[in-house]
Amino acid sequence: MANEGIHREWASRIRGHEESGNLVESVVEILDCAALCFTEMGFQGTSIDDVARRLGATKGRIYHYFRSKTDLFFEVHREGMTRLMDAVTAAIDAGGTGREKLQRMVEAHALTMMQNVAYEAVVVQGVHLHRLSATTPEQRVILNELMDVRHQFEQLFVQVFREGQADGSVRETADVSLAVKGILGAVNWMAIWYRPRPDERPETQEAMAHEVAELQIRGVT
Amino acid sequence: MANEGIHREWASRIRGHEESGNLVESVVEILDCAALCFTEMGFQGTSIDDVARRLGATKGRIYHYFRSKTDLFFEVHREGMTRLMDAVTAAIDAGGTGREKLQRMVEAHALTMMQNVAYEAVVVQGVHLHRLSATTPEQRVILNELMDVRHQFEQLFVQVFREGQADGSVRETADVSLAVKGILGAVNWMAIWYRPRPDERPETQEAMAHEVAELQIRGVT
DNA sequence: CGGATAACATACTACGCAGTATGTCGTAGG
DNA sequence: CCTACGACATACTGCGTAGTATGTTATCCG
Repeated sequence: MANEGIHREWASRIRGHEESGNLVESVVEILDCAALCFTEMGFQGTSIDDVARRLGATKGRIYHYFRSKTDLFFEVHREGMTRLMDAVTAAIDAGGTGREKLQRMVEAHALTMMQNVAYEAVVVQGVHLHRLSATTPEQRVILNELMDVRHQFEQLFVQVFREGQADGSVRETADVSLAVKGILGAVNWMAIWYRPRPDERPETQEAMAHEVAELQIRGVT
Repeated sequence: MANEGIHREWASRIRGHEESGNLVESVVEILDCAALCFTEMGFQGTSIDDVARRLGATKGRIYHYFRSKTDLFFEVHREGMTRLMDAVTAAIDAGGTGREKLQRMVEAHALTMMQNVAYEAVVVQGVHLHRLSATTPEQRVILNELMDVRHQFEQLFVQVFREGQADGSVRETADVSLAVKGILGAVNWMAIWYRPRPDERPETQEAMAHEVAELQIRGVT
């Protein structure tokens, strides 16, 4: 179960619940609803009561597990970022030329975006994390951690891009960072316009991810 | 002066001021500050007092010209959209093959984004306009109008894209709409990461815009 | 079988902020 | 010269909402 790893991660961070139980289900439910609310109405536009209402519960349940609205947002963001990271690193580990790896990375990125629109839309919002003015010193640590992961994520693409240039599979370009930002922009933008059709087939998503990746990669080869 | 046209536009919409004066300067100042605030802290994160403080004024001045915070946001959004539209349509009018036009459009789009980061960042935020729950019937009319312009903007790219496919200058692709969304995503994303260096030369911006456009166009040819 | 604790719900508070109502000052027009 | 109005500033209100404090119930452990 994918939840196992996630759970271990959480247990240490949430209200001092060090050991596991089936509290995980409850927390996951909260995170799912929060992700949906944040995606639909934005961070500031979402009230804790909104999330609670969607859960069919009250604030009490949420504040039982999360110190603040900001912490809740952080956790959703972290989860979304983790899923992205896992998908992309897996794509790297599959090996091949720089170009091949890069294309698989972009495709994995795109597919993950589509399969987790709610969480990833929150991640995209999170680019503006620094906007959060009401941050305790404690939160600021987490914030820096999150922004660091963001940066690492982008650097993964930069590294493989350079790798591809070194082995000749990727074209030389004026500014690698700019090229990568273009590619990531095209994919990240999906979180904004893409919403799954009620009856959407997995193959459709895969086809779209493949198409997006191919177009972007073609631009740099 | 570019302000002339803008002004005529406004006069009819703002607090019934039908005729001009130097009220325009004051309104432009407000819009500029509002754009900055919205860009930095988001719509919901920005208070009218924030904008006023940045102006070195008070709420009174803002509410003298704008009915509500939402209307203020709308006006900034409209201005940003207008600038984009103007730049892109000009690129179309320059003629050439579909591919040539498309590349100029993307380049113009990118350059406009960089030259008007504040306004365009608001436009990008505006993708989520539907989030605004507190909308009067009056505002909903404007909102539909804005979203309509958005759609038209995207359709411009789709049309020229097809034009390029017809004349053979653009490659056949599975889904034109998807391809366009990719390109627009790469450019729109600039509003999120790009911030002008204090001493940034215009040529630097032009070079970046050119680079981004070339990479994206190369993907579809 | 009692009491401790987890997992919530209910009730309440404090404050930020959008919007309004009213005041003030300068100026253009009669 | 006065008065009407535009261009703001000041002062105030009401509501939404984050966060807290305090129940309530079930369950597990000794």
